[in-house]
Amino acid sequence: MPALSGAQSVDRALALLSLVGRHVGRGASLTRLVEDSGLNKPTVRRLLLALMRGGLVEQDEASRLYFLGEETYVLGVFAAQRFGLVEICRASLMRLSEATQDTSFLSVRRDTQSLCLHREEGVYPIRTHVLQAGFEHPLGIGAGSLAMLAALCDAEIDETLAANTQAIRTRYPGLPPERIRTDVALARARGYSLNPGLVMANSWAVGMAFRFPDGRLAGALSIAAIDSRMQEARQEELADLLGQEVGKIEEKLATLFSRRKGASGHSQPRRTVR
Amino acid sequence: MPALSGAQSVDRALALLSLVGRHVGRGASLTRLVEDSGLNKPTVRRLLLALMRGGLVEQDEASRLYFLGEETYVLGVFAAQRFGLVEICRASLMRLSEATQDTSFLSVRRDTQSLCLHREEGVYPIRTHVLQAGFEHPLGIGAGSLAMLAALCDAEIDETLAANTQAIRTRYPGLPPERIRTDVALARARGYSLNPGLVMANSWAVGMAFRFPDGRLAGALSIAAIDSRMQEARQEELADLLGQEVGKIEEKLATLFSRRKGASGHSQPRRTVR
DNA sequence: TCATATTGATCCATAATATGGATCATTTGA
DNA sequence: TCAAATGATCCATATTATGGATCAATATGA
Repeated sequence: MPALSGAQSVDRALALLSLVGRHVGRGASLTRLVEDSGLNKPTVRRLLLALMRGGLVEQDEASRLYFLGEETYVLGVFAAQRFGLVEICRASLMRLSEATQDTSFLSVRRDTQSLCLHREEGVYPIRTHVLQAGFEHPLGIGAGSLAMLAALCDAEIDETLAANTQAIRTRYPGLPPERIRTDVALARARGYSLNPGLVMANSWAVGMAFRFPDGRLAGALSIAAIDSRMQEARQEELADLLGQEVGKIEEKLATLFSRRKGASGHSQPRRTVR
Repeated sequence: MPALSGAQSVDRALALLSLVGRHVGRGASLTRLVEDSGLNKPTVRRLLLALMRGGLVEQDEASRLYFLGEETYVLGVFAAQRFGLVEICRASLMRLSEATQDTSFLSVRRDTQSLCLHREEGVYPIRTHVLQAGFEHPLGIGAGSLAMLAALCDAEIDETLAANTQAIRTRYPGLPPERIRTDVALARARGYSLNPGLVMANSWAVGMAFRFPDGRLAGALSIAAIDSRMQEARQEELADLLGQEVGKIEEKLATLFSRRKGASGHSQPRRTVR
């Protein structure tokens, strides 16, 4: 699809790196990576060896599972000087989970997908584990994910849904793209997104997106709970809390970006399509 | 030395990634990367394009400089679950709370604020709950927070206090910026920071900052106790313990960040024949 | 202002490099 | 104990990455 650009093996290796990253905690087996990547065993192994030489991936001696390596952390610390979303949002998520007793999440957009970066547990004993750090869903599937989709312009929504149509129809047959469009409109009208147990029965959630000072979508916060704790009155209440935290985060981002004197380059939208 | 393993381009790409990582903030020019890597221009550019497709590197539209990308940050967030500051410092905090019976903390700087990442309880029954994981205070408010402020250069201290003046005067009227400046000077002279119950009466604490190998502030450890357990002799004692743990942590960080494979040491037999 | 140097970007024939079918090794579990 | 599953590796092949040469754009300076 994209012009073959003379770095096939690098593209493949980086794809593998992302795959390993998705299996945070659990670790990824060779077979699993072979399946998920669509490559064959020798190739996957060879590329993993390269990633291991670079320190980006490590293999557990005993289980033979692959994990992200130290170098990935080190590079991440450097990159955090430019993209510190989790740190910036951590306090907000903690306040949300503290105030609501339910679990809250930070998600970011990754192309056509929503990627959960952080999960902050609440103390309420019945918790949904539908979403965890590292999990990826098509944009529109899930509360935070839907909030981000609704925050895009109409053209981008079309593109995104078109790109995901196949995956959505097979993986989430109860949630066709048409339904997602309705939900987007609802979310825009309400000011927050709602997932009324569509991904997993009884697991409801509300979400709200936030933006960089230049208007680009930055991410979304969401709060999940069982349906009995998500009646309309409480939805409004949670949305209100989300709104407060979104405000704080956008303020932080504003000061962060204003301090940045041109050079560091983040002033450029990251190729916002076309 | 390492058998040629059929992934030359991946090795080279990862070496480039590390090189880009070394130029945090400043950004790396193509020419610079060509020089540092020993590769030639088309190859470097081609590999950088692959890294950019993967989101690990971004190029500033205007300056044409290369920076670490968002995906690097995202992967780093995941890797931090295994190698993050909390993990690195956990053992130190446990030793501190074990040795002192009091509660110890890890805080990090977030812009103009101090954010508590972890709280390790001691067994002593009278405990202060003024600080908990997720709590945020302006830099200078609290022991760990003050230690971090004191670890900044004078210009940054001015900026930080200026940014927080409003918040400090309203939220902590008993602790005006002038007082904080005095405390900073004291902390620098003593080598550790002291909060003599300024945030909450009878809740005293001592703190000490630690740095990444490149000199950047990484965070601070602190120990809190009721005033009766924080007389001058014990302050010194606790500061001594803090110093030991800070040393250990900085050592860990040094080995972590120095073990940068690939990069410059990538002196493979340059081209087999020719 | 124009000439020259510097840096960034790209082309494309060539040869070195990555590929993957086949095979071996090891672990799991029935 | 043996079969099945998973991990690891070999190596001939052709596909892919390479880099000398060239073009484009911007910086330097005469």
